[in-house]
Amino acid sequence: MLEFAILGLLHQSPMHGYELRKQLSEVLGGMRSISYGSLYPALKRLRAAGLISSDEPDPRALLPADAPPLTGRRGKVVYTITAEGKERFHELVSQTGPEAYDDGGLFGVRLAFFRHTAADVRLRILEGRRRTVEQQREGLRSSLARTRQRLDRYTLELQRHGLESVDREVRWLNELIDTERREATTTESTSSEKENPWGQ
Amino acid sequence: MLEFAILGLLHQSPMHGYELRKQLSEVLGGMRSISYGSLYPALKRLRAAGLISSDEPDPRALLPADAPPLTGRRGKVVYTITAEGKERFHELVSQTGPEAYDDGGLFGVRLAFFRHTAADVRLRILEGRRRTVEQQREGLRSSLARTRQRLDRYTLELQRHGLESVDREVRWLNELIDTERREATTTESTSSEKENPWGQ
DNA sequence: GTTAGCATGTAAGGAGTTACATGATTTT
DNA sequence: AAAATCATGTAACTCCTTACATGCTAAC
Repeated sequence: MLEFAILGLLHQSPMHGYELRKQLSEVLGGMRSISYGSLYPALKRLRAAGLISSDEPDPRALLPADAPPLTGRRGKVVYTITAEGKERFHELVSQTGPEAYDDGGLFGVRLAFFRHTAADVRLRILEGRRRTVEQQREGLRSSLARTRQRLDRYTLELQRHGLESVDREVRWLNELIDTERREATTTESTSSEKENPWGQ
Repeated sequence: MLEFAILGLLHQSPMHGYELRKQLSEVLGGMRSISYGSLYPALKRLRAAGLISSDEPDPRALLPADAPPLTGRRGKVVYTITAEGKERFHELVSQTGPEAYDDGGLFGVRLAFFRHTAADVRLRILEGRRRTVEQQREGLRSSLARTRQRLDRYTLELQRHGLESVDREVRWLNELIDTERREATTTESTSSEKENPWGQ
C-alpha cells in the first residue's frame, strides 16, 4: 500500500523522502502520517527492485582516507520513478480484484490515484467497494438485531454509530458510481480523455 | 488491544477460544473477525502471565506410552479469568491516558466495556477522544483548504467524505458526553450505581 | 551560536495476517 | 458415510511503529 502510494506520487514528480512523507499524509487521508521507519525501508526496497532510482550527491569523492569512519555526510536524496516503476504502477492501477476495495486502506489510496485508472476499471472498483461495504452493513445489522437485548447502552451506541457510518459510505459510493456512469454515457460519443477526468 | 478485549469478555463469563472469537467480532465492530492465528497465541500469553487459567480435559491420563506421537487428542479448552486478570482488567479500564482514545481501535473496545469504567473516567475518555478527533478534523480542514486547487475530483471527494466522517464522530461524541453529564447530575443526589448504568 | 525545522537512516518490536496441520462433533 | 461446522494450534510473514543515531541549514 505504501509502495503503491510512493509510486503514485513519484509518478507525478521526483521527490526526496521528507517531501514524500508530507504528500503521503495528504493522500492517506489528512492527518496520520507514515513514519520514516516505514518510508525509508520502503524506498530502499523499491530501489532494490528497480522501480525507482535515487539521485544521491555521494560526497565520498575527493576525500583522502579519513580516520572518522565517515558516518554522516549524507546528501539530500531525490527519488525518481523508473520506466519499470511506471509500468508496475499502471499494472497496479488496473487491478480490479478484491485487494483494491476490501478493507485495509488500499481503497482510499486507489481513489487518490483514480485519475490514472481507466473509466471501466474505476466503475468496477467502486462497485466492488460498494459490495464489500454493503456486506459489512448486513453483518452489522444482523449482529445488532441478534444482540440488541443483551447489550448495554454503550455497545449499542457503538454499533449504531458504526452502522450509520457504513450506511453513509454506501450512499457516498452510490453518488460516485452515478456520476461515473453519467460521465461514461455523455463522453462515449465524443471520444475524448480516457484518463484525467476533472481536476488539475 | 486483543488482550484487553479477551479479559473483558472472560470477565463476563468463562469461554473457550472458538466462542471467544465470535464474541470478539461483535465487540470489535460487527464484521471483521480476529483470526485464530492471533487469538490462540494471545490466550497463551495471557495464561503465561497468569491473567487467565485454562481448564483442559488433558486426555493424556490413563494411556500407556503410545507409539503414535499423540498429535491429536485435543480437548475443548475453557478459559477463565483469574483474580490477577480481573485486577489487570480494572487497571486497564481505569486508564485515562492517550492510549485510551487515540487512534488504533482501542477506543472502540474501551467503549464496549464502558460499564466497567467509573463515570468520571468515562467522561475523561470521551472528552479525550473528542479532542483527538477534533484535531484530526482541523488537520483535514486545513489540508483541504491548502490543496483544494491542485487536487482532482476523486481526492477531493475522499477528503470531503473523510471530513464529514470525523465531523459526524464529533457530533456523536458530543451527544454521548451530554448524556453522560446529565446522568452525572441527576444521579449525584441519589447515590446509586457507580457501575453498570443502563443495559443488561 | 543556538534553536527549529529539514533530512536520512537502522534496530527492535508490536500486532496482527495467511497458510498449514490436525482432529471432534453434528447434520444431512 | 460425507459434508459442514466446531475446535485448537504453529510457523512464517506483513506492514507498520517507536526509539535511536546522525547530520545539514536557515532564522533569530
